[in-house]
Amino acid sequence: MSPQRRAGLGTNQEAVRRHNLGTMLRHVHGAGHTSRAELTSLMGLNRSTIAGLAGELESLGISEHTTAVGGARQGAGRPSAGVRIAPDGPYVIAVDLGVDRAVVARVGLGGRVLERAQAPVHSDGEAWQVGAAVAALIRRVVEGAPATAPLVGIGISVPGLVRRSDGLVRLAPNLEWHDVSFGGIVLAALGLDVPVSIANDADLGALAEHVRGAGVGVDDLIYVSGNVGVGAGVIAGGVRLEGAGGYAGEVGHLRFNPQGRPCHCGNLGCWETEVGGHAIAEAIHCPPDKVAQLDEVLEGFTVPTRELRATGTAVGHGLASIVNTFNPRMIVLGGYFRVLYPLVGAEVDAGLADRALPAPLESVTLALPGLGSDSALLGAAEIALDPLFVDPVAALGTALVDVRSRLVG
Amino acid sequence: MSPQRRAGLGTNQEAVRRHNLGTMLRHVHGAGHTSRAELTSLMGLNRSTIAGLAGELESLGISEHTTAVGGARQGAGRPSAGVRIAPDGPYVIAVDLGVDRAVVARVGLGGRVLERAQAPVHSDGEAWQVGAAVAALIRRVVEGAPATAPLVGIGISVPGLVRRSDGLVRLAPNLEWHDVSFGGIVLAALGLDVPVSIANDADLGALAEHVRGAGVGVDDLIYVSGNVGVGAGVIAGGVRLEGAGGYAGEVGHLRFNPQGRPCHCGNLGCWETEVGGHAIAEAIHCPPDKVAQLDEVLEGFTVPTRELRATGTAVGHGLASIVNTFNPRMIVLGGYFRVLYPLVGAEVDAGLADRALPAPLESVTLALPGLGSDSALLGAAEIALDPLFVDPVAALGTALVDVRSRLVG
DNA sequence: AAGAATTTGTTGTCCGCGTGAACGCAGCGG
DNA sequence: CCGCTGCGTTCACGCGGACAACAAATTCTT
Repeated sequence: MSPQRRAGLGTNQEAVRRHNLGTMLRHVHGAGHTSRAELTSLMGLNRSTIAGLAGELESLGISEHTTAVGGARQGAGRPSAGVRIAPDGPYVIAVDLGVDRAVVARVGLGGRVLERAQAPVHSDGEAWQVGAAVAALIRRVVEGAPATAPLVGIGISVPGLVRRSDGLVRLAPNLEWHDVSFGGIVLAALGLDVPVSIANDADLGALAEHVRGAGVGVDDLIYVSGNVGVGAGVIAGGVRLEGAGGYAGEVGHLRFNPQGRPCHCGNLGCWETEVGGHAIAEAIHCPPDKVAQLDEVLEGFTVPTRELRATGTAVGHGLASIVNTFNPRMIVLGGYFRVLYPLVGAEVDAGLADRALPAPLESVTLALPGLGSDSALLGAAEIALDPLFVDPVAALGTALVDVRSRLVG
Repeated sequence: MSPQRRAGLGTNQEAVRRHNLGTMLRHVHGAGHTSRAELTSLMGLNRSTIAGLAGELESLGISEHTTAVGGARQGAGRPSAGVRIAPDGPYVIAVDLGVDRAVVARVGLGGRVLERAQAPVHSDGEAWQVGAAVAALIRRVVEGAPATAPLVGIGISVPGLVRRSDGLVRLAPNLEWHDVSFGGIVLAALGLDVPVSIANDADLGALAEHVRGAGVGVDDLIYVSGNVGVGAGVIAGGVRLEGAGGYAGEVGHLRFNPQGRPCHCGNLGCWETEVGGHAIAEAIHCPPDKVAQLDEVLEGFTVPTRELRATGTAVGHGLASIVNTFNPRMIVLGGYFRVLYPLVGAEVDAGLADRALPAPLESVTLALPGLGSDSALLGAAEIALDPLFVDPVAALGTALVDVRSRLVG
């Protein structure tokens, strides 16, 4: 957004070029395929400036121009040159680490998943074992990458608290991790040195849904991930809300029912004890060992149980606190909530409407993830791609070419 | 922060100049008195560029240079020229509307309160009556302004929900206002046409404490205003968190005790029913008609009652939810909490430590307002000054000179 | 006390980058 | 077929920040 990272600095003309180049790339990335005319109107710059920027992106190997257009033209005049992501351009590795499985994908600009692999992981495994499994998946996924395509970085989604200053996983309760430097572990297992970004899964879900999911164009959005634990990712004013340490959005531990059940955090009746995976499982009489497959079990229902409807109301009541606190325009219901909401949507809506303040309530919309269960994965790709939008030239400078041979060697 | 308002736009060189001039002014405003050398290092620009910018600010009548310095020098070399806010430079009118009184001040750049006036207002009065009273205070405060000094705008702090798109006061429960266009009312009573900015008092408290109070340099800060109603203003990543409609931060209606007392919002046991002004009054057996003077009553205590200690614990428990949700580095306790915290700080701290997650807890600090009870007032000044930092030249273009004679005529 | 060292203000030049006008080009419509 | 419209291309221009050289104002050193 801003031409420099730290606020309070001045802008010099190098920064202008960086910013404009990055902004153009962000637009091309968002749309996948655009025209120079559209970029001109979007960015408010002169035709000739846009031409220069587009040419630079092209000479960097990021984009390419298209002339032949099959689509229906609109209006008279010379058709504008198309701008498209280059097929052998820069790419990233995205990792979505779940409680029971890891998904790894090679993702190009435009958010295209070029390759994908996944494997189960044991939740009682040591972090280095998980790291080795992820590294193996990465090797497999990189296999088919063009030799000339640069690897910009690796983005990792983790279900836990991640310190933003250095990416340390402070706590991942369901993996039983404390202070794990998972980025370093993966890099060591790969024998590579590329930029690694790690963040919380809900934060990344929010980011992905904001960029290319249900919340495109929505600048105040919250992604609530209802899994065994409940967390939220917040986009406020178009920017990720991170908090001082990077732990913002832990709405699962909002006080909900002081007379309720004990939570692993030590308190009584946190919201996630009433609406988390275990609570949902109980509401549908699902055996505890099948909680990991709760999605599929829930999909078997057509009519909700009475207990499930009560859970829906509790979800709505909790969302009301979120609405009052953040005043979002949209709440995306991810995780198990994605299959829960079609069943008990009426109860969730009623619970929310009952408890939220009228003013923030009137502008909020509940939505399902536009990216299905890939939100966190694509969010991981987004944070890995982010340096490209801040400074394309510098990001390509630190990128790695011919990764395949480096991995073999 | 950013050279243009809307994201996604390109930057041209006019924008660079605007941004650099605004950023320099922001620094001068923040420090009150600086040197060109310091600005050079802060903004990362060349000496000659800084000289040009400083000269432009001076020719706009905003700042002036100082050569004679009485302070202790440090290090060798030619002493740097000072940059100081001009005494007859641009100013704003700040209005802090409370439940029982209105404070109006004339505030110059640097946050200096140049003049101040206040008057009681009747909480059962109509909005236009309050507007007339405020207008009278504004006339009094403008009296002493230099004829050449331009009035940049009016900033108003309101204890209620303010829609950010147009500044409409959607709801101010303790003033019994619904959908009041208070900015328009004040302007009509004055017969002037200047930019008016209105916002919630807690939001403005947060802003002021961030810029020149207890939270200078703290980019993730929450100001909790504990009055009859409880609200919060949030600074996240150095930027105000507003939410889609501008209503973010209504933490007073977080679910706290589902078996509790009814709240005016229609729910049971909202946080503010347990820690708001009426709850505090009850805890110290203060008669309900003296709630407005609760500050002074509380200051009479040296040893807290048992009920007050319980209230302190409840404050801590509620703050824990805030800490888990926002992960701030600092929480500033405003309103009645400002006098409550010195009495029951131990209980508040313990309640917070007991309920917050370890990771976000370890980096948070509780603090009292560095600006005393003027936080909201100075925050109102800040939002009125803000256009100056975005584009000084344009803001001075819309500013009003010789306000005094215009008001008389 | 006088010169060296250091830091800053000032001046003139240079260069990068966006702008704008003029021209050529490609598709549409009559 | 030709005119219209909108876009790409080219070039001169201007603005703004960087840079180097010099002057000025202190402090430090001898």
